[in-house]
Amino acid sequence: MTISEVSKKYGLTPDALRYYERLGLIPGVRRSKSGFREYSEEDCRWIEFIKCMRGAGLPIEVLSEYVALFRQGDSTVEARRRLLVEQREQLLARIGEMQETLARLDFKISFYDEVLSVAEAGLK
Amino acid sequence: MTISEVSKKYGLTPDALRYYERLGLIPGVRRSKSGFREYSEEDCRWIEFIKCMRGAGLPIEVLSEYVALFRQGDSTVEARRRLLVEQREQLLARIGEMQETLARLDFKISFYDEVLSVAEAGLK
DNA sequence: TTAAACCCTGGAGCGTGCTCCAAGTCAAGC
DNA sequence: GCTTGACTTGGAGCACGCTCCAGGGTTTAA
Repeated sequence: MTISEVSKKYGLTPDALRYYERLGLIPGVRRSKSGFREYSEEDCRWIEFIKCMRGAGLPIEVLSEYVALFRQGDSTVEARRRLLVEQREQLLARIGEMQETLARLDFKISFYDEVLSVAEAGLK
Repeated sequence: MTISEVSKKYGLTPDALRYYERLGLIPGVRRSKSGFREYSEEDCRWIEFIKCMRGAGLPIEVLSEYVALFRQGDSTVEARRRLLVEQREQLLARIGEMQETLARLDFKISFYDEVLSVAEAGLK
C-alpha cells in the first residue's frame, strides 16, 4: 500500500505517518526502488496499534521505546511486559480521574436541568 | 489566601494560577492594596473545579467560555448547560476509547505472561 | 534598616505532537 | 516528450499549556 492509501485507511495524515516512522514507531517500512514507501500488512498492524495507543494518550517516546524493545527480539519480552503494565496503570488512573469528572459534569447538568424546569414552571 | 497557599492546596504552580486568571478561568480575584492576590473561598471552589476539568482534558478555551457565560448571569443558564452537555459527551467518548485501549493492553500483557510462563516451564 | 522571602507584570521559552512547505524525484496518461 | 499528480527529505512553523525569567515593588523578621 502507498502512504496515501494507509493514510485514508487509518485516518492519519501522510505527514503523521512519516513523523511516526522517523521517531521509530513504525519499524521497517520497505521502499520501492524509487524510494516510495510500500506498507505491508504487518506495517498496517503496527500503525493500527500505534494509532490506538496514541488515541489513549500514550506518549510517543514510550511507544518508540516499546518498538525498539520489540526489534531487539525475544530477550526483551520481560521489559516489554513491564512497559505495558506501567502504561496500563497510568491509563487506568487517567480513566478513573475522567470518570470522576464525568460524574461531576452529570451532577452539574442535572442541576441546570432543575433550574431550567423551575424557570419554565414559573412562566406558566 | 495568598497565591502560594492556594498553589500548595491544589497542587498548581503560582504561574499556572496566574495564567488561568489571565485567560479568564478564575473570575474576580481580589487584590490587597499593594496588588497581591487574595483568594476567597469562592475563588478556591473555582480553582478546584478548573483543576478537575483540566485534569480530564477539557480545553482552556472551553472553560474560559463557561466562566464568561457564568459571569453574564442567569440569562446564560441554557447556554452553560449546552456547553457542559457537549463536553460531557466528548469526555464519555474519550473514556470509551481509553477503555478499549485498556482492554487491549490487558490482552497483550496476558499474552506476555503466557510467553514468560512457557519460557520458565521450558527451563525446568 | 536591611536581608530574605514573597508578590507583581509582561513577555520569552519550552515540550509535545504534529502540520506545512520548498525543492526535487518519480509515475501514469495523453 | 510532457504534464499532472503523488512521493521524497529536511526543516520550519504552529497550537496548546504551561513554565521561567527579568525587573521591580512589598512584607517580615532579625
